[in-house]
Amino acid sequence: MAQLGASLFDYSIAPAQAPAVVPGGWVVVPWGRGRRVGLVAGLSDRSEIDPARVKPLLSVLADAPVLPPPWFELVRFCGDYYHRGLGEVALPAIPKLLRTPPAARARGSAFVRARERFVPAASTQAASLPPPLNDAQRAALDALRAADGFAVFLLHGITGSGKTEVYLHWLADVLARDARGQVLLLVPEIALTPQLGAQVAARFPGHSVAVLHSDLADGDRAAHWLAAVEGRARVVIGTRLAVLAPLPALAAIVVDEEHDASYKQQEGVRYSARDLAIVAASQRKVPIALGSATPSLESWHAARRGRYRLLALPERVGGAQLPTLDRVDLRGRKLRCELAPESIDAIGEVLARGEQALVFINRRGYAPVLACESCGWLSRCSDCSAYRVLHRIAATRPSRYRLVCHHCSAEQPVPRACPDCGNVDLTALGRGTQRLEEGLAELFPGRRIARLDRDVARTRGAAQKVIDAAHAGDVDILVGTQMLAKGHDFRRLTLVVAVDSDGGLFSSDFRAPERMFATLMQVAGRAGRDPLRGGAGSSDVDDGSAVDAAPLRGRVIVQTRFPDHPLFDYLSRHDFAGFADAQLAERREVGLPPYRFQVLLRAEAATQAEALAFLAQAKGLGESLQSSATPQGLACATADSLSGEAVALLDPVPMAMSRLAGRERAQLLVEANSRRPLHVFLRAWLPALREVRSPARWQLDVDPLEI
DNA sequence: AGCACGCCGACT
DNA sequence: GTCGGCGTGCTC
Repeated sequence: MAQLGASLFDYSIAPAQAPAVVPGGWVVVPWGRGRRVGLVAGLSDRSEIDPARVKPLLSVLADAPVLPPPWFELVRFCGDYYHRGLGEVALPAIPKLLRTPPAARARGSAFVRARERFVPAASTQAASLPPPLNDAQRAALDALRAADGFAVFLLHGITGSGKTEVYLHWLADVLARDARGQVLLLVPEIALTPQLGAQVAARFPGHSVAVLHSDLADGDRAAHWLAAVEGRARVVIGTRLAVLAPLPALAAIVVDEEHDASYKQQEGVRYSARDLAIVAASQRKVPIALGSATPSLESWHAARRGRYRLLALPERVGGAQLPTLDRVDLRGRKLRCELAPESIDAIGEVLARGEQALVFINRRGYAPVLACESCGWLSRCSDCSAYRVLHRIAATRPSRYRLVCHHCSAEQPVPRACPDCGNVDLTALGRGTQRLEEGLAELFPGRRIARLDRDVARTRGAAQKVIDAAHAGDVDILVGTQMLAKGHDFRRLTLVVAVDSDGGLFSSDFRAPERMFATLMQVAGRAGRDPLRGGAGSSDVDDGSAVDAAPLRGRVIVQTRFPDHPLFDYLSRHDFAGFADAQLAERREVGLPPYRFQVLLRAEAATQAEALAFLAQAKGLGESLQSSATPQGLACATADSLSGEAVALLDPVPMAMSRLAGRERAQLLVEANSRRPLHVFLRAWLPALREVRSPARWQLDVDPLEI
């Protein structure tokens, strides 16, 4: 049996091949009219398939590594839990170059080439002595070291408390104790990996470090993946996809910034790499540490209930203080360039002292919408329920601006006149990072202003350039989106201004306050870390060492129209625990995760009517399943697990972004108080859904993050 | 990836 | 009526 598409496919094995075919091995099989690489999922002397249709496998890839059984266990879990086929999980986890059947007259094998190509991540600086740990770091490290077998630790360290140092010490210890052991370090974003790879390499000079993320060139991806899979790389750093790397000697896992939404895959099999990492640790009986200054409420809840062990780092390293936080009430204020007078004054003061300011706005582009003030025309996207954002294009001639949809990426030139009424005087409404950058240049002439957002980062190396310039002190004011919020210790940065903080306060998404709090806390955490005088040793990540002189105290200004909102009280006290506990109490009250478990059935079609009709039919099928469910009727169902109470099907509704890239979308939420009945229900429901003939396309999202 | 099948518009 | 577009499903 080899796994290829969604499910398993049977092939016959010639007697001569038989000894070479082992579970976890790689084979080439006929596939339709062509050939494909398959993985051997198991061996059997029987097949359910008509023998006439079973084809013989073509060859065995002898120099491919046999994939370890625990990896199959993880893949199987992933397929079961997210209700997808084994092949859909397993094959995308394998680099494309190694998944390509060798050509008839191939020169050498892809595996040999990948082995030769592997160059471990190299340190950019000389091997540095690990900075000494403070008491809290030491205590956390001792607890991690004492772990024996599976255990989940939640390392809750405030910004600048030196979480990274704790991980690195721990992982070094694991490697020292286990001569073959491999450690896996998951990080949220590609943008952070190159420098982290170098930093980690500097700390593990004796071990090869493999780096895995989707932005690698195919050859590098194959090379690093194979080094990890063959155990040659002892340290594996990667983004979410790295959780599915088949590491033969996995001994410990760290999930950095565990709350980060980018751990959730948003297409294909919608898995959560953080959750799968915990499953992997449990299956392999190894410890795992989740780290964050603002843990997800799911993890926080588990720690509060004692399922995870909470390790706290309550202080910044090197005696640096947390920033003070001031709220500026925007109501009735005259703003210049989105900034209140207090904010402008504060920036001026900081610059006068030769320090840096960060202006945070979570909106890229020049202006969120272009409008005609005479007829009310707005720059709507023709394919999405959203506005096209006015962008300033760096190096274009006839028009310096374009309209861009942030959802479907469609672009158009700026119309010369209003398409509806012909008015030539179109107005840019609101401000994004580009316009803020422009405005700040006028407010603070002669100051060096740098911008960092996804548009800047699109150019290879450009983001790093901005970050390096900021570190070198060549920037006075940094403007940017949440890209700036993570993991940077900017030198002499003592002021953070959050321009518009209200987006998450009254959103229809119940997770919006959690995200907003985390983002503000992370961005506020950039202030007053002062690596020269306050703390961190090596530059980028929040590690640090004790230093002599008094650190600079940072200041955060939050501009808001709702200064009395309780979220800001918690924020100004740096009280994550208080905020999290209050949010959890609310969630328990109204029956939301983590007290209730959710699955979303999403449908898309040319019209809302078609999408909603499919979901209505799906709901009907689900309800009749529940009412007819008997212990005999469904093999694995118990009477109570399919009773009407256990699983609730809500009404189909159009999605918040109801139209995307020309397709209308709707969703149906399925909920239960525990996971088991939900999944029992799904196992019965999905086969029925697959029988439905409808123009709608649909997909399931287990534990959806965005509702 | 490549082919068969099936459902709508255009045409003899 | 038929031809053929392309979108969807299947490949042991």
